[in-house]
Amino acid sequence: MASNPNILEIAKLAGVSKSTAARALSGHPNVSAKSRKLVEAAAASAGYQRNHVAAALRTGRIGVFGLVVRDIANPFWAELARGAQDEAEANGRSVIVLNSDWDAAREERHVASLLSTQVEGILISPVTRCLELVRSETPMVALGSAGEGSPNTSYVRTDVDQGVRLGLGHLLARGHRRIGFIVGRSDRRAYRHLMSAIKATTAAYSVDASGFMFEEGDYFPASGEAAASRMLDCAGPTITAVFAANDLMALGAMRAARARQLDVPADLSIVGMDGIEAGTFTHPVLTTVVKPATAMGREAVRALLREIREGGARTRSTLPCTLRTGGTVSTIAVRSRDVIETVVEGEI
Amino acid sequence: MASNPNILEIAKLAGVSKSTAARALSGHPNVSAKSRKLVEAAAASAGYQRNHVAAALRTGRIGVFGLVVRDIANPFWAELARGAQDEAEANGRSVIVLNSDWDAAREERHVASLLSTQVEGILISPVTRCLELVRSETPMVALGSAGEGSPNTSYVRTDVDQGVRLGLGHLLARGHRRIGFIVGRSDRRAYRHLMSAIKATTAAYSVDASGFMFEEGDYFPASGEAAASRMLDCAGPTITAVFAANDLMALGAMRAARARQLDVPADLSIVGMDGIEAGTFTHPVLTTVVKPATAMGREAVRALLREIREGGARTRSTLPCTLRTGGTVSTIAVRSRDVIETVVEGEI
DNA sequence: ATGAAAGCGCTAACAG
DNA sequence: CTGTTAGCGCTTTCAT
Repeated sequence: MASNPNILEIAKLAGVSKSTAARALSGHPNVSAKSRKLVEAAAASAGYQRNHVAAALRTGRIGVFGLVVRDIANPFWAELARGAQDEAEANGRSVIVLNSDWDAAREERHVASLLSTQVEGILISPVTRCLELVRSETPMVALGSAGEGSPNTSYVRTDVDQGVRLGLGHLLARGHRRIGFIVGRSDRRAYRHLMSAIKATTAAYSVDASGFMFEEGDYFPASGEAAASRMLDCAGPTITAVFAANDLMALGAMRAARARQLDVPADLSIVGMDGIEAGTFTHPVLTTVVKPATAMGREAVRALLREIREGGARTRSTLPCTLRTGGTVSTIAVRSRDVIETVVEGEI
Repeated sequence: MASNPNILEIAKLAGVSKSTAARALSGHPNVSAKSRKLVEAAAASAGYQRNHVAAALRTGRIGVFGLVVRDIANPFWAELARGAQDEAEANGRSVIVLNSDWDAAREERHVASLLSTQVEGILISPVTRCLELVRSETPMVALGSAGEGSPNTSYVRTDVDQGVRLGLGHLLARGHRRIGFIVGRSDRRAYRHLMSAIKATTAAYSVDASGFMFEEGDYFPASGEAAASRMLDCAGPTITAVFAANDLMALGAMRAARARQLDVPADLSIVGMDGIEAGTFTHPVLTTVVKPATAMGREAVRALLREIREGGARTRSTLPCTLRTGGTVSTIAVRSRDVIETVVEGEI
């Protein structure tokens, strides 16, 4: 077998012109059944493979999306990437994944590189407000709350308010009042979202927030362990529960508890967010607010396709979370009458 | 800002010819300092972005590798992908990840699609012996033992013999003789490798293998749980330890033990393989044979680059495993004198 | 329905 | 060191 035959050779083999061959191969209607048969046979026998690069140069459509995430090794993002890839594949596209590692410069380089690779669209979970940077015509969908700033950007995010209502509500309904929150870096939009959601849920439960503690983490397990340790070791009445902004930090917090011989959930309750599989292997299983990672990835690609198809149509989806009830939350004795027992858990 | 300017416009803007502009932009030596300045200024002011697709069509080098794995959501492969991406990025390449989901047809489609996308090289953890399929000139590196069949294929694998010596040796050295093995599907090469490694270690320890049980799994947690359940529930003297071919199945086995109120490790010891992070969140921490996932990804990309650079140089690397000692293995009473205590654990 | 011909934007000979 | 020129393989008018 010779090196890759091109469309001209196929055309010759089939005894038609290059254009007819091209039309036949790309399923164009204006081709006689006979020519089509001929071309298909020739292509098959010669092992023809269309050169997508050449086609892309001509059409400007390369069939590749770029996905820029903080870290593909984080199971949540791996899962999301999975969803994006599946949806892309179903639409004849593929996905290039790039890690920014929380580094704004790296992220910018990635975006630039994707743009010059002529990707058809970009999915990005931005570290910075680099969204302005992407004022090229390339369609873009932000993952998470970062897209909200620029009014002209599509995004797919989860409903943080609703998620916190599920997770924090679960704790409040079980009588927890001294709660340690492990949140993200305070300079990020996600942080503000979380804080306002916490405030909202607290208000909905008419609960006094004076027993709340807050610690920052970086979404990695070690930071969750450190944050939980700081709260458990500090003077004064200790916390009865931890609510972490993601599962990896929640799992870190479980480690901190164990290191102090604290029983989970008897001595310390823990609730995470994300719903990664790792949380199902612990004992007890981590109670967590599950974000629909796969669906987010799929939906983001769909938004991209829509934007490509309909020339600039913006999509803004907010997906609901669910609560996975594991065994890391205990009900503690109700000490005062201000606990509202009527607030239903598991609400949407 | 107008739509993407091309190199000709930059050349005009800089007052030089297209080729001089191209040379300046690609860092070619034969350009006067003055022209280079001019071109760079023009490019910057016009916001020029090189069209990689056009360049790729001309040079045949697209700067993209394809990585075909079973499931990117499996932490081991996500980690490996991470390593591959990092190394690719360091060499000005990016990588497209495709999931085969253990489906040979899907895998073949992916490979075909990658080839027609003109990727520079393919990393693949093959489901089938589809390696023959890739008899194109496209450089290819197999991940794992699958590459061994075709003598003309590069591969990067872990040293299974050494890994099993570490993991199984750890159990044998602690007196375990009734061991349940959870292995992969028996029609795959990895299975045969594992079995022969088990035989070798057993021989090295001069141990009687009559207490061994074998169950097949599919590398997902549920199958590990099911396999362990079958072994724990079967009549006769029960197993004291489980050795699983990957961590996800080992974690499934931990669940099976817990469901039966068995204490790990007092009632059942467990050893896994892979070294995924999820195993560090359990209590006790999973003892496991750590495969160097990130290094494998990096090394695979390096092999690809070498093959590209040196035109067909084949690379065959075998990377060593290490043992992560968690708390899932107990020492059981030595019942006979045939336990060789002198075999050192943690050997390389 | 088909063929001829014109590029997509870039690189790489080849001359100067 | 610089400019001219010829394509890479494909899609897509525009005639026929």
